[in-house]
Amino acid sequence: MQETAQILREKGLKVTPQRIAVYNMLLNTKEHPNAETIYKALQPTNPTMSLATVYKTLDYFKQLHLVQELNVGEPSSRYDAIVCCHPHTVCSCCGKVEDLFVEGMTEIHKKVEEEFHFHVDSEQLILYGTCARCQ
Amino acid sequence: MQETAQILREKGLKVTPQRIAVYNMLLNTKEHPNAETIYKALQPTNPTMSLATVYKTLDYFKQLHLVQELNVGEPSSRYDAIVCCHPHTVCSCCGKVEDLFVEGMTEIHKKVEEEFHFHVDSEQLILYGTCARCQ
DNA sequence: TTCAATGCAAAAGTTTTGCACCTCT
DNA sequence: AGAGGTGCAAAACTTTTGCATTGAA
Repeated sequence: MQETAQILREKGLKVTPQRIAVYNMLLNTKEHPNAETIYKALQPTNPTMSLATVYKTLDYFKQLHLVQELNVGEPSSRYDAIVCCHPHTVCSCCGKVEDLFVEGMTEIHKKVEEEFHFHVDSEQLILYGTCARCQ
Repeated sequence: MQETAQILREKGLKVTPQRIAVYNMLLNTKEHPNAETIYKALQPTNPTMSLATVYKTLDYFKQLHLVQELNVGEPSSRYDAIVCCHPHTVCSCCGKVEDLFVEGMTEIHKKVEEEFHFHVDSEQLILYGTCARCQ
């Protein structure tokens, strides 16, 4: 993708096929994959890519706020190309991790800043339960 | 502690010195320690205790809701003996993880249940930022 | 041409497992 | 006595690192 290369360049990153592949994969999925899953998904089209490169790439992306790391209690981290602050649901039945867009968090931030004098930079809200499909 | 033994027994667990030690340690700290930290803290008083036992014990406790596992993005999990749903703050300056008791989460749960038909069982909210002391 | 990125293999770190022995009940 | 817990060492997993080679600018 032309656009992806552009975005990487703007972030000051050298444009490589591996980085384009990882970023595009994350843009085109809602699965919140982990490093291993990304690696396996790209294997067919990028047979030379190594898992170490996936990790290094995700690390760069994370620092440049191109992706968000997600920790839902599994042994490995998941990654999300939607970087704005938003909650996630984790279905304990099917295991799916989904994005959620609800209001009301800024009020909690404000409360925490005022009552506890804790300055909030970012937030991670994970809701565990059962999704509509599994109920 | 007499009470601790009682609690373990009520949960159907065999009472052993190791289990009492781990549970008491967690009850008496606000540090949200990880397995390694618990192990080292108990070393002086329980020199024979192994790290594997700490892990196994925490696993039992977690399943019986005696403790809560906490994942703030570090390589290892932290543990909290306060098992009711409550948010945590993580200071990016001093690294401290602290408990937080704010209202307003139940409204968000309700919203999620009504709008997205996701049945919420539990929730984990982590606020990253700077604590009052570090500002 | 130059500097950074890649890929491989090895290492590091956390957590789990298998099994002989011990200890609670 | 018997079921279950402990401790040790080894294994399993995820993630990181070092380094020679490759590739983007």
